[in-house]
Amino acid sequence: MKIGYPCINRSLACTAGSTFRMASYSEERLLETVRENLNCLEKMLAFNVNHNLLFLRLGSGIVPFASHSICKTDWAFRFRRELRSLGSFIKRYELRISMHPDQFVVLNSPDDGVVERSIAELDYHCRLLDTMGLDSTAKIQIHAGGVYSDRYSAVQRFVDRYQLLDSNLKKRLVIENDERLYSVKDCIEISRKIRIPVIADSLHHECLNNGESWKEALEAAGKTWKKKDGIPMVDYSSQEKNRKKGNHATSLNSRHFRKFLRETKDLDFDLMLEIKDKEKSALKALRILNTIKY
DNA sequence: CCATGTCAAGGTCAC
DNA sequence: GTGACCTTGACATGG
Repeated sequence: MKIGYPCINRSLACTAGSTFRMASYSEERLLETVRENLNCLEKMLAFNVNHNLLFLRLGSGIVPFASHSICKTDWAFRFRRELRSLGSFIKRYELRISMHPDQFVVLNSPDDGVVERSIAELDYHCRLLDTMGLDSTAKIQIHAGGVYSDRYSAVQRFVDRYQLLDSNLKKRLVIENDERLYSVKDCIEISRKIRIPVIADSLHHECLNNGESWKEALEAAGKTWKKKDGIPMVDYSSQEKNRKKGNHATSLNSRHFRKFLRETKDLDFDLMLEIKDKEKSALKALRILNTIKY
């Protein structure tokens, strides 16, 4: 099991997702920002290797406005050497990589404009990973989308749109259960139609499920991953107390995490810790993992 | 210099 | 139909 944290490392003085307002867009500003972001990413990768955190989610903000029409720069070409070099580092140390474009990516929207922008955003994510030279085990995770008061049609739209995507993108795309609309079971049903791997998210499963246990859900999701996809990925979090359902914990709850490990000890997966204090909790999780007695 | 309003992008729910 | 919420950081402006 590789353990990781998403996008931001609070122990470092830099961020790999610094951006700027669209009103102040210029090519110079873009190039300067991307250069800084990639420098920071290099530091994050080194930190991770040094601390044995071998799973990392890359933030979507590495190339600001990459999928927007305002961006006319061929960023992948301009930064091909830097990206290739980061990719080599990732492969040398066998780091696992994921990305998670945010809520604006909705493949099954009834609005064609939304779909078009979503695909452009996915293409950006895919191109970043491609340019790094990473194989199909580096994944891009999205949610199934909206329901629009007609679930059957909404799922059908997802399936139809998926099949039209570029094969390069399809080999990286995976779907994750969300906390309100599409459960693990719903995602697996979609997966049956189009063979897309399913990422199980523990907190979302607590919020929305079909009566199956977490282990059952995890096992079923794991079976949707083929050899070319790599070891299944799993998102873990726990509920922050006194906050609305689905709110991510501020820091790792040791007891909850030990229980999670006990319940899933027979399964192999890479674990993304969606905890607000990021690498701090990831390190804590690693210590627990290394000392646990079943 | 600091406080705070605002930022590319969507969907759902309550009212 | 409109606004709050989701969730979050940090840019950027105005005082």
